[in-house]
Amino acid sequence: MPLTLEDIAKLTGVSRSTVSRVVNNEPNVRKEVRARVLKVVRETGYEPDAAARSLVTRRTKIVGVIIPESVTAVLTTPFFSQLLSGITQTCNARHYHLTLSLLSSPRGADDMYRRVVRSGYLEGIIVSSTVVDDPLIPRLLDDRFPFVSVGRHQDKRVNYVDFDNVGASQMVVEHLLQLGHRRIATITGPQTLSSGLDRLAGYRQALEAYHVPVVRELIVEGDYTEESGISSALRLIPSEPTAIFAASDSMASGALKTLREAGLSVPEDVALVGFDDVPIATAVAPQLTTVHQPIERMGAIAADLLLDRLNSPSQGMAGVNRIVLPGELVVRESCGARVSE
Amino acid sequence: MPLTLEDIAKLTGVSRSTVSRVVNNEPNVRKEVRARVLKVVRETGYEPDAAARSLVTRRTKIVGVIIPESVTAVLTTPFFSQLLSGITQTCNARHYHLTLSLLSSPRGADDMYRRVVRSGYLEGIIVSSTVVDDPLIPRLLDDRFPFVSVGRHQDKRVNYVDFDNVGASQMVVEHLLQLGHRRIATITGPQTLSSGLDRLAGYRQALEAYHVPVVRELIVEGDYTEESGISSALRLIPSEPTAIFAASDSMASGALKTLREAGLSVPEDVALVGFDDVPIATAVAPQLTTVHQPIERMGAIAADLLLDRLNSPSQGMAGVNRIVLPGELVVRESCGARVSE
DNA sequence: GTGAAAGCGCTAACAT
DNA sequence: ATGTTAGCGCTTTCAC
Repeated sequence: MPLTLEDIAKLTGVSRSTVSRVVNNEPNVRKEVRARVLKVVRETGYEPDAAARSLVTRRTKIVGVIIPESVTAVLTTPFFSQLLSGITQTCNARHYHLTLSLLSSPRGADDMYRRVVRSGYLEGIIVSSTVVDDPLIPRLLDDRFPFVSVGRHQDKRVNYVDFDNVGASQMVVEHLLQLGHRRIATITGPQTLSSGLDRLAGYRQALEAYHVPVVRELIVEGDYTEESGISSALRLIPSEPTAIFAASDSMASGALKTLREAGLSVPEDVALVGFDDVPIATAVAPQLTTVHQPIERMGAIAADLLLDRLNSPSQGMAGVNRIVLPGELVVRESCGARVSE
Repeated sequence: MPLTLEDIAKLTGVSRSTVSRVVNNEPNVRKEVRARVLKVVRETGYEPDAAARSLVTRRTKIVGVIIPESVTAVLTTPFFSQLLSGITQTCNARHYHLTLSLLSSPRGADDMYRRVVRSGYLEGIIVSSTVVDDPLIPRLLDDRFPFVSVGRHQDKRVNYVDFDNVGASQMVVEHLLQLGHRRIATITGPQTLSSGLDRLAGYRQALEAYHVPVVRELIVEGDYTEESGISSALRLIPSEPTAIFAASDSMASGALKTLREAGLSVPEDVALVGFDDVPIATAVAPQLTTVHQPIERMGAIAADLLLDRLNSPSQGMAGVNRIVLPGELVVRESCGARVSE
């Protein structure tokens, strides 16, 4: 049986309250007494009971990450590994615990929501990868439950962190345009996600800025997975693009495989640009030109934002925060240079 | 303020206990009363307070995953994504929550250990990726804290789930031997991890079974990362192996890149075999012969093992469980066939 | 500066 | 089948 405050109190010859004060680093304890208590605490390895403490303070020091998607699909994509890594770092540093909730079935989601949000065992959550108009967001808003979204959201009341996906995409596509490309295809992300929408919007804006017509045959929707990169590239080949902009590095990787199998070389025959959130793309094709987005940092920032809110005295009345991180163009070798001459 | 049991009791006109019985699905409640209570519970969205419940039951329905490694290194390797995915699936299915603890600094580890293990907020943990003789294991054993290890452990008291790394490696190396290869190199995993040791052991056993001498120049130690695959392959090339066995798919991927840049083709000049825990290797080289290990399943099994223990009536006296999963040889195309003639 | 007492919301005897 | 009671281990007034 673990020790209780009472045990320590008896062992030290003081009262429960005093031990509590010491353990919580509160003032109004004689130096000498504090030292004595601390000694016993250390020797016995006493640790306050989390449940008892939470019951009275109404705080658990636990935040959750909620990802409403099919479990397998999510965790295997490098994006979440990176994101989780960043979130974890912040939580560790700030002495918070992190729980992972993957809402697989929409059925289980409802069940989970209650257990997670209503039972009071989470102080706040970080939601990621919500589709546009995900019912989760309004629900959290209704419940006035503290949360931060990874990915922008329409609703004015939502705190979020996001990349400048429009800007990043525009940047990399304009790079292609500057190289002289005019038949630029794109493999988009899911058009149910804001990042998918934004990356396509950036593509469009770049073309429009250069007065290049946007044609349907050159736009294929993928779902961020490598498989979709493969199949999308396959559908694109007949249209003979001179360049392809893939909206995720996994899809770029898939597209690359397809192009190679089709006997096309990159970037000589087809220039390929994309993202390199993670090492995959560059592992497959070191010559790929990409936009870099520091996902890990975004995770850390999201967690910081959440914890700041939870621990601000004004508790939620602090106004809405929106943080948009820029991407960084990384040009490698002479991607598509040939075409520009 | 959230509702309490008492509130529901008043609203329904029964006592707290009865509501408690209904909420916990206990018997001894009249059907009619149960229905009435349930109705109010649903309408109000009442959810029992987790802290209060834990305080009395001494159970939190939370288990943790502890990974004692540098945060970044860990989460970016696909192994953990897969593992976490499996663990999550089990936890979701069995209504447990999952917390993630990455013990980054050995300093923070100590601190974390107490908060996590002694505060009673976790019922049990899954440890992964411990180095051989990690102090964490004896400590958990001492504290009689319920845990399951992912990866075998010497200590007879440890419950674990692991792959048959020796067998799998032996299998894939013997495949090379059957093809006629005699100068087979290996890029090993970290020799501080049991998987690293075992995969090298399997390599050795295969060679010995074929009476092929094990030579030092053909053995290079990597650390499972792609970068180490690159540098290791570089060091191996002067020894002119006809085949390389990489002890992880990330390293196989790195080795492949190096070989290609050195103007060597795979598998014609050098046969390359490895693992395909994750899609990376096959994405890079579809013709790679590999051993497949179902990591996700291993995670699910580890979690099941832990939860079974936590919920068994005998509570820990149930004997030690060790589960070893076989790998599966996946031969693709005619890897290295040329040599066999 | 310290102790006594109340009570957080729940479950688990024990009555009835 | 249902209500009453006594805590679980802690924080937090409030006396002193």
